[in-house]
Order: sequence, then C-alpha cells, then structure tokens
Amino acid sequence: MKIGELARVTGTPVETIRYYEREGLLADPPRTEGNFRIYDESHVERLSFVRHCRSLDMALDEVRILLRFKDAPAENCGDVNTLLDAHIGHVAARIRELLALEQQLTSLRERCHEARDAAHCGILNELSQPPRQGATNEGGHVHGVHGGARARNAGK
Amino acid sequence: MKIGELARVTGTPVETIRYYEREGLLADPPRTEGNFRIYDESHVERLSFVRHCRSLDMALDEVRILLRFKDAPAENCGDVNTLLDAHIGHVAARIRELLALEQQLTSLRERCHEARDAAHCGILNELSQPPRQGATNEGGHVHGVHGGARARNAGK
DNA sequence: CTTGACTCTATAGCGACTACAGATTGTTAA
DNA sequence: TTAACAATCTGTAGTCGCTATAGAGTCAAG
Repeated sequence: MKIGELARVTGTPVETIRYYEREGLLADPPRTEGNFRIYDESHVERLSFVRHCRSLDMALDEVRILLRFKDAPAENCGDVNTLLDAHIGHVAARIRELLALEQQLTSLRERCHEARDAAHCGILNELSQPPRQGATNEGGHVHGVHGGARARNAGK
Repeated sequence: MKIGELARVTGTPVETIRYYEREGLLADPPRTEGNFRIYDESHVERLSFVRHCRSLDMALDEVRILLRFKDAPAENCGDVNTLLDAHIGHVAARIRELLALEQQLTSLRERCHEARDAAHCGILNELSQPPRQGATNEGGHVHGVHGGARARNAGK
C-alpha cells in the first residue's frame, strides 16, 4: 500500500507519517520505481503502536524507548513498567497543578461578578499584584493549557 | 533600573523580558547613552501583571487583551469576565481529559505487574492495538502533558 | 494526451520561550 | 591606566510534535 492508504487505515495525516520516518520512529520503507513509499501490514502495526502511545500523551522520546523494547523481545520489560509509572506520575502531577490553578482562577473571577468599568475592575487590580507563591509551573515536566497547532486545529 | 534588576524583582529571565518587548507586551523603554534599557516602577507593575497572568497559564494573546483593558480604564470590563470564564473553561476541560487519560494509563499498567520478557509484555501487546475511541486530544484548545523547554529545564 | 489525484522533497510556521554567539558597555581591582 | 570581569546589546537558532504550504514529479482513467 502507498502512504495515503496507510494514513487512512491508521487515521494519521500523511505528513505526520513522513515526519515519524524522519524522526526515526518508522524505518525507511521500500520504494516503487517512481519513488513512492510502499508499506505492508508490519508498518500498519508499528504506526498503530506509535499512534496509540501518542493518544496516551507520551512524548516521542518515550515512544522511542518503548519501540526499542518491542524490537528486543527477549529483554526484560521492567523498564516498560518504570516508564509507564513515570508517565502516570507526570499526568497525575499535572492534574494536581491544574486543580490548584482552577481554584485560583475561580477565586479571581469572584472579584468581579458584575461588569464595571476597567479602572475599578477587581480582576485587573488583582492581576497587577505579584502572583501568590503557590503558582503553577514549578514542578517541571508538565505543560500549559493552551493548544499548539495540533490542538487548535483539531476541531476544524 | 536596568534589565537585570527588573528581572530580579519580577523573577523573570532577562531574555523573556526582551521577548515580551519584541512581542509588544511591554512598550520599548527609554535607553541610556550606552543603549541600555532603563525601567521604572511602572514597568515593574506591567511586567508583574503579565507574569501573574502567565502563572495562571493564560496565553499571551489573552494577556494582550487584558492589557488593552488595563490601558483603557473607562471601558466596560465585562469582556474581562468573559475571557476569564473561557480560560477557566479550558482549564476545566483539560482536567477532565487528563483524568480520563490517567485512568487509561492505570488500566494499561495493570496488564504487567511483574517484570517479564518483552515478548509477552501485556503493556506492549496492548499498545499494538488501536487506541480506544475515547482517546484524548479530541476536544481542541488543550495541550499535552510534556513540558516545552521551560518546563523541562525548570528543575536544573 | 490531458486531466486530476496522489506522491515527492524541502522549508517555514505554531507558542512561549531558551540558549547561544559575538559585540559593547560599565564597574572594579591591581 | 589597564585589565579583567559582569552586565548588557542584537540576532539567530533550537525546543516539541506536528501542520501547511510550494513546486515538482508519478500514475491511472477518460
């Protein structure tokens, strides 16, 4: 099959497949005479693996590590558990941060229930003060709320 | 004061201050004869405002909007409330997504309690299957768990 | 033989910085 | 005075995981 079909069966944009290849997540496939990539079932499986990992929000570096274990079936998979535990830890930490953030935002919102003029807006005044010490983005290995290009275009 | 002191009192890296200036969040300050930027209290306040917003995970575009309201004190601040409500909505949505993700990861982790060889590892086998339909990253305007450069270097 | 769908490579853009390189400017100690 | 050193300047490239072009080539159907 050609790249378009692989894209269709795995639900992956064509450019993303080529990107994964550049990044070394997928091996360079054979080519037709006309230089088109040709794939088979083994490529479908490998790409599905990558996409499944990504749907679980793993970084490509983490996926690379998991792929290495997949390619060395005799090796002990204890490190797979370790990696997964670490990833779960990142997610849990981010959840805690966002819950704290939500509380701060809600309490900020309390400061201005009815629309008034900006000069006396409690929200704007509060934001001019330095942030409280318990602010987010202290713990490393987590990320903001706003989408990059992917998330922003997801609904289009 | 020079940029280093502004950086110190606001807890902001020097490069970030210059970046905000390039982005138009901070006005171009006056310069000394030797071309050094000079700041006063008004700059401290404005930068603190930006940093406080950022510590609440607002996008720079959202901060720009809030700054416009701050600079037009006569205007109605109802849109400030609207913006903040939208932001709270984004955070809440991301929390829900991450909770679902945490559950998926935990149930995946269940598949391999003791370390075994990778050929029979339940985790790796499960990841080879296509992701379940309720996967994350469907709802737009949200983001991954992994840090960019900022988060990754935060602990160094 | 042409149209159109598909594919190819290469490159730039997103957000919010971070990290240099290489040049100046300013401050302090010998 | 001078030399070392810190601080600042501009400009550019890198981060992550794609996405979106431009411009050229390949291929099947009509």
